[in-house]
Amino acid sequence: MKKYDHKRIESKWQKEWEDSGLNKTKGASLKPKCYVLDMFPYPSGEGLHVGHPKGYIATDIYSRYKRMRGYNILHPMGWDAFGLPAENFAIKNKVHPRIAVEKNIARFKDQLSKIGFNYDWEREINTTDPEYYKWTQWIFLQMWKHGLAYQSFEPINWCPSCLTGLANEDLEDDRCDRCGSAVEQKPMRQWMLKITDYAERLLENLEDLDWPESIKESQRNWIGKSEGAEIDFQLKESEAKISVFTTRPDTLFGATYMVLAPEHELVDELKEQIENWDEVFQYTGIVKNKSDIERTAEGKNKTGVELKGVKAINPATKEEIPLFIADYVLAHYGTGAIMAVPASDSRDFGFAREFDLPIIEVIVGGDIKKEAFVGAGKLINSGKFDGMDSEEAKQKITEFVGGKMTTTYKLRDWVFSRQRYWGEPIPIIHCEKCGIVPVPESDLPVTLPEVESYEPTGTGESPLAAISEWVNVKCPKCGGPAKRETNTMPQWAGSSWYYLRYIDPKNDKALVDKEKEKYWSPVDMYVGGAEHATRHLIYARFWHKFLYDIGTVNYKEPFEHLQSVGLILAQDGRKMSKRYGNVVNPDEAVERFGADALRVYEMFMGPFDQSTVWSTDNMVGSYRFLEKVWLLISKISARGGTPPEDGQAASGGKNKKIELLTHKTIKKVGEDIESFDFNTAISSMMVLVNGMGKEEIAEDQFEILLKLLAPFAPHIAEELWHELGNKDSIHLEPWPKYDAEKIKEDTVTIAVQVNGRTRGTFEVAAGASEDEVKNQALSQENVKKWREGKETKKIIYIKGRLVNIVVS
RNA sequence: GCCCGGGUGGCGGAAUUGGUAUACGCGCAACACUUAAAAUGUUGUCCCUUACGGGAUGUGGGUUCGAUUCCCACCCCGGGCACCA
Repeated sequence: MKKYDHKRIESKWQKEWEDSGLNKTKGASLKPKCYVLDMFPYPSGEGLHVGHPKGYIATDIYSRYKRMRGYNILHPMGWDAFGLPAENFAIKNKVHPRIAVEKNIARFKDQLSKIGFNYDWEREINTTDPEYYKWTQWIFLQMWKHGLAYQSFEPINWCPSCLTGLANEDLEDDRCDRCGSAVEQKPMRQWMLKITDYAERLLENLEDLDWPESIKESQRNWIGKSEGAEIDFQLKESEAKISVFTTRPDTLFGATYMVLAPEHELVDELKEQIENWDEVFQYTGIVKNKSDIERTAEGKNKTGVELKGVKAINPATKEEIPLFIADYVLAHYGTGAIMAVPASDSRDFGFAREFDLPIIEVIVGGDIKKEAFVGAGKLINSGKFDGMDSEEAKQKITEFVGGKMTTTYKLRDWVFSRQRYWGEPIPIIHCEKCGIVPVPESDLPVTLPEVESYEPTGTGESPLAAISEWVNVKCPKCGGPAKRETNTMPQWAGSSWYYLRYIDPKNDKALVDKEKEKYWSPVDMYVGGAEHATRHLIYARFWHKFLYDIGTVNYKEPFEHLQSVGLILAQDGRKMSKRYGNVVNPDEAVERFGADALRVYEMFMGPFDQSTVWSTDNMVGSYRFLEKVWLLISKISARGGTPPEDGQAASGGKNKKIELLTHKTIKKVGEDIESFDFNTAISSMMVLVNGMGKEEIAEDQFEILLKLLAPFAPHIAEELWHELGNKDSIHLEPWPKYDAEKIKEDTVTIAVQVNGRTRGTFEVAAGASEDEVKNQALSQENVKKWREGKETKKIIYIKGRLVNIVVS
C-alpha cells in the first residue's frame, strides 16, 4: 500500500471534480431542495486566515451530507467587495480599488480552492460588478417609489483637521485616530431608509425563525419595542404643551419635575420666558459638541440646567413642577422629553439627588430613601388610584389625564449614504426645476466613473462631486440642467440581498426569476459570525420584506435556519489580526497536513459556535486519524466481503463488535451533522476507526466508514473509494442507513451505588428483569460490605443504568 | 449598568438534558522496534493515599436516593447594547 500522500490525492481530486462538474447546481427538480449559504467575505488584501474557512467547512460538510441524503443543493460563494479598506488602499497606493479587489479575489479563490470546497463557481457574484449593483440600485429606486427613501440632515463624525467624515470605528476616545483632533458632529445631507416602518414585522416574524436564541434576543433589543403612554403636560401661563412618552403612566402622581433633551425645539421657543438663558445656552452648546459616546459615558453624575421662569403642571396632581434640560434625555427617542419620577426610575433618582428635588413614593415595595423602586406594585399617594395595581393603573391614569397608550421603538431609520467613492452610486438626479428625479430604470446601472484621486474633497462630499462631466447631466424629466447624486451606498447595501442573486445570477431582465426563487428560497442554512446579529441580519430581513411586499420574492423571511460560527483565536488567545502579527494562514497548514486534515481539525477543535484557540501542532491528531483510515484498507478481510444472501444471519462471518459500532456511528454522525455538533461526530468516527484497527473488518463496513467520512475529508474518502474499485464519485452515493436492530446491545453494564456512591459495576443481559438486576446488585461483594449492619430503606432502579441502594 | 454566552485534568474538550464525571484528541511517561533519532505500536496518565478509602466540574448554600446538569446568592472570562423614559 502506498503512503498517505495528501498533496497528490488532494490536487488530483480537486481537478477531477472540477472537470466532471460534480459541484454544479442542478436546476429545479422534483427532489427536495437545500440552499446552504455562507456569509460571503470581504476580500481583504491580507488573504484568508484560518478563521475564515471554519464556517465554509461546516457548510461544505452540511451540503455534501444533504446531497448524499438526496437533496438538490445550492451552495454558492461570492464577494462583498465595496467598502472603505479598498478605498483607503487606493488612496495610499494610487491603485484603482477595482484592481486591488480583483487581485484580492483571485488570491482568496486560490486559497479556497485548495481546501476542496464544493462551491458552484458558475454562480459567483461580486457586489462591485455593475451587472450586480444595477439591481442594488434598482431596489433603491423601488424604495424611493414606495416612499421608503428620503433625505434628511443627519450628523456625521467630522474631523475638522482632516476635513473628512469618520466612521465610528475610526474614533478613539472621540478623537480622530489619524490626527488626534477632537471630532465634531456635523450635519450632512443624507439619504435615509425607513426601516422603522417595518419594526413591528421584523419583531413579530422573529418568532418563526429557527435561529439561535441569543441572536433573536439581540434583534429584539435592537428593535426595542416598548409600550407606554403619551401624556401632555401643560406649561404654566402658556399655551405650550410638552408631550412625553412613558412606560410608567402608573407613576404619574410621582412626577416631580420634567426634563427636555437640550436639542428639544421648545427650548428655543421658550427663550423669552427663560430667566437664565445664558446658562441654558452655554449648557446646550457643551452638549452639542459632545458625541453620543461622550454624552453617555458620564456614568452616575447627572448634569443639567433648570429652565428658570418656566413651570409645567403635573396633569394628575395639578401641581407646578420645574423644568430642566439634561443630556441624559435624548432627542431622538420617544418625544425627546420625559416626566421624571425619581421614586420609580433610577436615573431620575440620581438626578433628583443631585439637584435636591422632591422624591414622592407612588408604588409600595421599595425603600426610596436609598434607591428608586422600579418594580410594580400597589399605588400610594396617587389620589383615587391608591391601592390599585400598577398594571391596571397604567390604563386608568392615562385615561384620567387624557393621554393615549402608544408604542415606541428604539430602532432608528437607516442612514443610507456615504460620502465616498467606492460604493454603489445612488441613482438619483437633482434637477433645478423638477427637484429629485430618479434615474429611469432603463438607464441602470449608474456606473462609477474613473477618477484621478480618491482623496476626500475636504467639503465632506464624495470624491465623485469633483468629476463635473459625470455630475452634470440632463434632467430625465424636463431635459434641463441637473446634477447626479454624488453620495454612494453603504457596504451593507450589496449584502442585503445577495443571497437572492445566486439563485439566478445571470438574469438581465429581473433581479431574480420568480419561479426559480420560489423553488430555491428561503435559504435553508445560513452560517456566519454572530457579530452580524443586528446589522446585516436586520438589514437583509428588511429588504427582503420590502421585496416581498412589491412582489419580487415569494417568502416573507430570507433565512430559515441560522448557525453562528465561533471565532478561531490566535495562539496568544487574541483575535487574529495583522496588527498583532498573530495571523495564521491556512496555506501552511494545508501544505503540512493537507486540506482534509485542516477540515477535520477545524471541526474537531470544539463546539462549532464557540471560539477556540488555534494550534497548528494539534492538527497532527487529525492527520494521524486520516492516516489510520488510509492504512485500514489493507486490513479488509476477504471472508468478510459480502454478507450471504440466503437468509442466514445478516452478519455472517462479520465481526459483531464492529458491526454494532458501525451502525451506532452511522446514527451518531448523521444526527451530529444535522445539529452542527461536528466535534462529537468526528470523535465517534475516531472511536470506530480505533475499533476497526483492532478487529477484522469487512469491505462493506469500510465503505460505510468512507461514506461517513466523505463530507468531512472528501479527498481521502474519494481516493479510497476508488481504490476499492468503485467508478463513480463517493459524493453521489446515498448516505448509509443504520439498522436499529443492530444498535441494540446484548449486555449492559449496571452501576451499583450505595447511598448514591458507586461501589461497583456488573454486566447483565440487556433484557434482564428488574428483580434479576436488583438481586445481582445486592449480591455484589463490595455492596454487602457497605450494607453490613445497616437497614436497607429502598432500592432505586434505573433501567439499563444503575441500581442505588439507600441504607441508614 | 443591562442582555446573551461560558467557567470540567497540564491543554482543546465529552457527558444520552437528573443516573458509573473526565469520551475523543493533544501533551507527557515507560516499554517495543532502531546503531541512533524520527515515525509507528503497546501500556499508563484528575488529585491525595502503600493500601482501605477520600477529595475534585469557578465559590458558597439549597432541592434530591443521586447534581457538571435544577433553584438561590456571589466571583471571574468572552461578546453585544449603552442614561431608551
